[in-house]
Amino acid sequence: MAAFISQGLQEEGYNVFVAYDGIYGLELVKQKNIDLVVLDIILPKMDGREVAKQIRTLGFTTLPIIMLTALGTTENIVMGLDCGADDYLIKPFKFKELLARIRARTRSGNLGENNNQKIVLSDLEMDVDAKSVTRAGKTIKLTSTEFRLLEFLLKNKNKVLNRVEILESVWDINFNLGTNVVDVYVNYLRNKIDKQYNEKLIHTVIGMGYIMKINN
Amino acid sequence: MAAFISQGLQEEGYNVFVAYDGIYGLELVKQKNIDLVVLDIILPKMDGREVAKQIRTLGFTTLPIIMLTALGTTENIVMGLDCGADDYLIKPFKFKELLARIRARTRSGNLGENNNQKIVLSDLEMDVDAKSVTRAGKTIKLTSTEFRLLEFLLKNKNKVLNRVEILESVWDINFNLGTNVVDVYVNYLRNKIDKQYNEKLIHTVIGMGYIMKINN
DNA sequence: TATTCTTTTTAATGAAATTTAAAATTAAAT
DNA sequence: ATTTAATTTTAAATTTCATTAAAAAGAATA
Repeated sequence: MAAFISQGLQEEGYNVFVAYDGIYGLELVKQKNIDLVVLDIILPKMDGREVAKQIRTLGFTTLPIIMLTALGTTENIVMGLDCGADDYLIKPFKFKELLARIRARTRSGNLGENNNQKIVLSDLEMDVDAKSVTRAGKTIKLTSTEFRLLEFLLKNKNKVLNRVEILESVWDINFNLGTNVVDVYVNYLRNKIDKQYNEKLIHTVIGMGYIMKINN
Repeated sequence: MAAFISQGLQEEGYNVFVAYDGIYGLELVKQKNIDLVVLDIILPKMDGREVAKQIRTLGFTTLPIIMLTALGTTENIVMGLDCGADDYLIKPFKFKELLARIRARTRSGNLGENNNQKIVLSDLEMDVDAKSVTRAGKTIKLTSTEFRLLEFLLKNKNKVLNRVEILESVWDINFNLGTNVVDVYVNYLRNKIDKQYNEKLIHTVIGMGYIMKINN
């Protein structure tokens, strides 16, 4: 069952962690940055209702919890909801319904704190809040200047930026054209971001500047 | 049906407004200060799904909507939820279940509920009300400045905070950059929180600031 | 009030990391 | 072939951090 749901959700683009018992599930909630919990009632080690209660007492008051169960009686539904679940789904259920309920729970507006801004270009991802960058899932360590440059390039992806624009935005220099820092730093970025991948994302437009885009 | 629900809810102590068609229901949402909507799909003048959509586009993004319907097929449930409903109840239903679902929807969003707020990051727990901090179950004694700093860092976990932001929030200083109190206090926190544990939670991002997160 | 203890701030140090300018190399355009 | 533009490499200069110690400020106690 868990494998089935996990695979289905991953195919929809969700990032899924699976716990096969209640204790470990609770641990995942603490460890990872979870947006929503799908919780079966009957679990080894710790009952799903107890897990829900614990999640709430830990302070995750707005984390959506959808309970899954075979027990479809009104008493069970009422008890499950009163343990802190936000929603209740009775087995057997259609996967499409689970998806719809997940969408309903994670709709913007419901989602509280965790709206961290991400910029994406192909398999390159930048988290502006965490100041972190990954390519193909692997984290890339950048210095602050490298990060600011990449941020500026990504925020203007599909647009050619000349050296003066870049100098003004990233270095706060409005005159001195006798420097080649931009070139040097584009080189640093290429080494870290493009070198080991076939698909290049940073492109030179000779006589004009640089552009980040997916090549055709 | 509406009369039955209305009476039942009133007996539970809820303040109820009843609308016998969609247009008037929408009007009530705009006029009154509604905490939750129980919405039948089949309605005169305006369909329940349309009402839900309108409520959302009017800007009531978090107002809970529970849909009632006789159409229990998956397609209908999915459509109802995607119209903006938070929950879906199939007729005939037990009144107790409706009550439980209403409680689930109005639980944490309810005003005034001042239960102790906890912030958790891995095995580090902060009780903001009790002003207490534990790591791996062991209590950690913090001075007030240390606590305020940790609180700010934890409330912004997974986000890099630069020294100016920290100074402004924790020390109420908006200019003086000639101080290194932040560094010194981060060092104090590290000694108390991270030093004796393998998993470090406070991280330096050189040239950018500090971040609290679980390292991957 | 004086004394002691705790907390907070400032300052100084050395180590580590980052940034920069300049030169050397390579590639592109005329 | 020559000029111009772009890239890479190097090493020195600079910045940023962590840590420590000591001074200053604040609380608690006698």
